[in-house]
Amino acid sequence: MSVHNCKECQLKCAAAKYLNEDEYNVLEEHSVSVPFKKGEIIFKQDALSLNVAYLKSGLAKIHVHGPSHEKIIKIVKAPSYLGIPTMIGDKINQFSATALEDTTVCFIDTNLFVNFIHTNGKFAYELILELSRNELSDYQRYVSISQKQIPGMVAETLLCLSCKIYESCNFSLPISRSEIGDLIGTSRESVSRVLTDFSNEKIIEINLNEVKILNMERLKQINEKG
DNA sequence: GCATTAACCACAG
DNA sequence: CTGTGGTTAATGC
Repeated sequence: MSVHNCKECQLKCAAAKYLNEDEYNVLEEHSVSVPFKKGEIIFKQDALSLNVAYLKSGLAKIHVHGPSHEKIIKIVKAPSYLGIPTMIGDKINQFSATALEDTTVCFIDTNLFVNFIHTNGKFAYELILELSRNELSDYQRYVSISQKQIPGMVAETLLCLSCKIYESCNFSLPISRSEIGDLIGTSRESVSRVLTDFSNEKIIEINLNEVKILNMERLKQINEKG
């Protein structure tokens, strides 16, 4: 456990801004900050859900094991809550979270968290905002994966990593080809092929996991027309 | 039919 | 884990 001062924490979520002095003190007593290394499991599907997890820094994947394969639901960048739905909605985790790079996660006592929702309207409202945004972006992703062809979906993931996660045209893939397949619902082979196709067409440059987007416009075209 | 798309398999780095 | 090639099944023109 690291030094813990919730009020001074620069990484706290929008909702936590609305806590008062007393609430901060209680929060500090009922939460811990834990570092995770790349690849470590933050919490696991089917285990008992004991805490609300808040990703303070780093990157994580939310994933479930389906009937046949592993399915990655989404990649989450800090700062963000990791799975409010599974913490409050059920006693058993409905999915797993795994660190994709070195991360810090704050675990908060679920009962306390629920208390804040009951007693602090602004806190609750901010939380609902975040949940709503998540649901809307999930809807968009459902549409994408059900209607796009593979190049469109690979383009979408590259754009997402570039624009939303790394905010740069140059970045290093945080996940393997096989995991990209699990993310967009296709095979690792197809991902490989599309990636080399993109590279041959000079849309991206790729060696190992280093990606450089050369033709952003083209990539957006492929993303949109599927 | 023929072309396209993508999954599955296998084998080589 | 990745890249490639061959094969197969489904779909569309």
